Amino acid sequence: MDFKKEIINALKKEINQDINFEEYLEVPPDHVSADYAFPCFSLAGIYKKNPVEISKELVNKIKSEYFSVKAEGPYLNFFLNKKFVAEEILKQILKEKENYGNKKENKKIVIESPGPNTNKPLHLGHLRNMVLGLSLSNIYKKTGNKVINVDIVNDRGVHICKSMLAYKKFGKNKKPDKKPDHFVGDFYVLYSKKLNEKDEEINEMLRKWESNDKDTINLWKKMNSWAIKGINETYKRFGIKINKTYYESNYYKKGKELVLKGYKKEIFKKNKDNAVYADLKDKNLGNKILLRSDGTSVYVTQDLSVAVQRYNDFKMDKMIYIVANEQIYHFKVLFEVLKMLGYKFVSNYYHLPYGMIYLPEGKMKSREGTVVDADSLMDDMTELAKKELEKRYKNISKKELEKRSEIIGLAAIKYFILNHDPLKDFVYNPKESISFEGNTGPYLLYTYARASSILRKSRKKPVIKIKDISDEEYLVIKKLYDFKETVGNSAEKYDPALLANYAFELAKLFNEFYHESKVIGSEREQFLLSIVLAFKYVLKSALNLLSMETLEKM
RNA sequence: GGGCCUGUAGCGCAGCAUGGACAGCGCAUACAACUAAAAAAGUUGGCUUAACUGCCUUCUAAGCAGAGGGUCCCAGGUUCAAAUCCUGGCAGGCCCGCCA
Repeated sequence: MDFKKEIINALKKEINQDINFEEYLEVPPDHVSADYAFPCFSLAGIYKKNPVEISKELVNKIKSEYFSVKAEGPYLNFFLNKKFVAEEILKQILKEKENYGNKKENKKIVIESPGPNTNKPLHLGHLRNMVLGLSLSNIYKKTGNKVINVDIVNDRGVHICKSMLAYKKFGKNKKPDKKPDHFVGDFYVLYSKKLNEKDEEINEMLRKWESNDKDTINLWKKMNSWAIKGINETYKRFGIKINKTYYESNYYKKGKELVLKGYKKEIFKKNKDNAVYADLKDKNLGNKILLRSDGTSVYVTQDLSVAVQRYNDFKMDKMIYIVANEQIYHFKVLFEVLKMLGYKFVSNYYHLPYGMIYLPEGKMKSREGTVVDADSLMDDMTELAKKELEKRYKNISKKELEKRSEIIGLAAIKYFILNHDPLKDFVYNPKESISFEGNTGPYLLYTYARASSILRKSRKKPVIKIKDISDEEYLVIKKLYDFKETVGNSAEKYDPALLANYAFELAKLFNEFYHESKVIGSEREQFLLSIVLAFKYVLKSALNLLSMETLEKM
């Protein structure tokens, strides 16, 4: 049932003017209790009358069984029939359950995330990347699309050689005695501490790697396998599943052929040193080198071939790269060059940039070891959740304690990150993120558990029969109705923060309701149970879209 | 020098796409002594895991209600109406590599 449409039809009947009612009909601010409002300013010009007068005249003409109308200043305020609306919404949710809010867009969407380096463990920035990737994947599945998760592993280059060189010098052929990606990462830190950046040895090593020197390749394979093993453990814990992984080492040479082909067709040019470049000056992107004067490929070159390969692999309708905002320029160049080469699919390629996460002391630098790595952050948060749980519940099994603290800890991190607009930088304040009060993941889980508890303890069945309905009850139900729209908006804007916000507002309304009316033992118990149940379905859907798990008991 | 992004209460954020009625939310918020003309701010102290005020015999108080706190960065412009759109500034971040 589309309530807005009912109102618009009624308006159209009375106002015989060419006006876009969909555009003007609005949801009034909180202090106005109406469900919808129509400002009469736009009519003032047409009728040459004061909008207050117009509203007064119209109010008596518009009638419907679904709503009542009031003229308040220059506004026509519409009050939906609460019982009717509540019944319609609850009916639909209890029927569709966790499918409420689903859509059928039927597109194929490929998402690239998080793109690790094989010289160090995942850090806070990757966490942001991962949680955005997870959440968007869930959102696009909810809107009825086929989602394919791909990953790009940065497994070659100078930075990889650094950890290799440090291992060669100081590693004594040791095997990992800790989580293997951390083991590798320690050598990366060791390199910048003990070895000179200008060290000729590092270039020598890269040359050896490129010329397939047996020892170098073996060391590379060994250390990469350690790093990847450790990174996969983190993925598993965080809930990341990858459908196809691309390794840069497999593509950095293939890009070269693409560029040379483009050069032959005179799409690209050569400078005096024989380096091939794309002239992007008219796009305000300057001249971009695609092949070095010695003929080797650069970063963007390998991405060109990966981009083409992806399209050949999946023929997707949309490709989303989740990569930090410092690479905005890189992706502009990448897409322009692909366009120059005549690949039409680039029009469906999209770079979702996300902002930096800072520590209170400043930017994270893995070279200096001043990072919050993903694993220790997860450990810290779950440990904290555990302490909170132990404070509250004395007789809880160890297994249950572990399970709950893991879910709560991860929810705290995920929500903390997702609640920020992806584009904005923010400071990760460990002290604040551990707080379990206010606008946090644990607050949402707690609210969910409260709802579950009511349903568990009640002996009655939810039935939608409405005698009376209070404001608190009505507001919860109306908010449930907004879920569909919010899912659509966050999909359209690539922004899970909208859903995070929605979930919090919904939970807040529910807690107000919870406080106001006691469900169990109420005369209206069955009706109130139907609100609780519908709330539970929707909040669970919302939290799952944010990649958070829920708990029946907190 | 050029490009992109950000600027909303003490702190952290939402709203900006699609301009509308009083700009929402979370965190924070005690007292005494001292420094101080005052304000702001700071220092010290005790209690102790606790700090604005109220609410646990009631479905989990990880909660709810209430209070104070705002030049929506600045200046112009468009409009009946601007936090929202446009122009120009100011401040901060990122990028503009034959690194990845």
